[in-house]
Amino acid sequence: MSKNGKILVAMSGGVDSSVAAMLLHEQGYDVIGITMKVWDYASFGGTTKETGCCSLDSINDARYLAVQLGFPHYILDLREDFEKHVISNFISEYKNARTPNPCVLCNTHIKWEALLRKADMLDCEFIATGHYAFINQLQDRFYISKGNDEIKDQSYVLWGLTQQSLSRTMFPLNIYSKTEIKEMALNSGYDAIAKKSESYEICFIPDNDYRGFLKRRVDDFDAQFPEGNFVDKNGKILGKHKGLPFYTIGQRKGLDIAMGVPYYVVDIKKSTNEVVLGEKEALYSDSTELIGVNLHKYAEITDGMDVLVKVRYKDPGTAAKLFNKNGGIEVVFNNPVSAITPGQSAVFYEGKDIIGGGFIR
RNA sequence: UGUCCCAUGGUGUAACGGUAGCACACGGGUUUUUGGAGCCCAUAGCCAAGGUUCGAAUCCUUGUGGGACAA
Repeated sequence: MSKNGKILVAMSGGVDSSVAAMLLHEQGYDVIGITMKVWDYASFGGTTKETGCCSLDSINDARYLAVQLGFPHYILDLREDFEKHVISNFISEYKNARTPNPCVLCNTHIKWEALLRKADMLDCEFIATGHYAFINQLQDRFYISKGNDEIKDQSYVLWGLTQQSLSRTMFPLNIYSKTEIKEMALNSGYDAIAKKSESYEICFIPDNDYRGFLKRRVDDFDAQFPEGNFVDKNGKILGKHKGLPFYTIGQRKGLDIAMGVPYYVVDIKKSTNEVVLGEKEALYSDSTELIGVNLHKYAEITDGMDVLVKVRYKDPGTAAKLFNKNGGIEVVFNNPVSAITPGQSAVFYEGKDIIGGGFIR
């Protein structure tokens, strides 16, 4: 493919992806804008407020930019894929008393795999997104590195991308900071887009009430997730909980239990329908196991490898060693880490480079 | 039934007779491409009725509600 070939740009309607498309267009690429429709708010009347990436407003904003700059824009209906890969996992994880990490799956399967299928159809070799990160290549391996804007680093949610996906990806915002991108949007006259607030909450649950969402999606919710006991580590009953999906490891708020010192969710026991509570100290552990591992920079992990591991999105990371174990990876931290949560992702780095990641067992 | 002890926000507790404070919980905000954490702010109380005193959560009396001894 020539340098200035066709490229598919995923446009959410937000500043980041808008400027990404703009930059590529300026650089002479043959840009095709795509806005993915992964969810239908109207069919799940939790709220009329549409704040997520699939709202009409967002689609319109993306289209407006495409029209202004003069490149084609399509809407891609990925609701089925989204249901299959993201929603179903979201529900089953809660059923298993785990805490799902939908953004990671959405990136891997929707924003990349499904989008690349569309790219094939449109004869595009590359796709681009508005992430603040670098794609690098080391011999035959492709890997993501953190962007220059560390506070805006999104690499944590990108660990699941396959080599195939990575080899066809471009991140036009890699060298920029969020502030610079906003300025570019303003300077180009896209004030409305530049001033949009950051997205937050789970995109398919705009009212942020994910228990309400589960209630609507799970048959006989009350029977599946009955009330039960809060207990301490010795099994002493401390109070009543409202059903396992209301809790996640490390949670403090909403326990409605006054112990004189802060109490946190330390464990969630599906077998006995108990939520174990304890003090902050009880949250620390010094190792964890990962499943569904995907590797970026190296084709395999050598036992004892030194890395930095992030265990949640906003986590500065903890030095650790990796070991192959039972087809997954065991992470042994140099210092204890708080609230390691089953279902969340652990991503390991070497400097700014992603070595790989996996789901916490 | 006799003696003794206790009673303070939603919970657990402080306050020589001199402005009722703390922790936790709850609520709000901040933050964030997930959940959670963190940080900031706020609401809220002297069991009841009398009395002593310039002044009572504090001392006295009675009542009410708990608890411990006592047969």
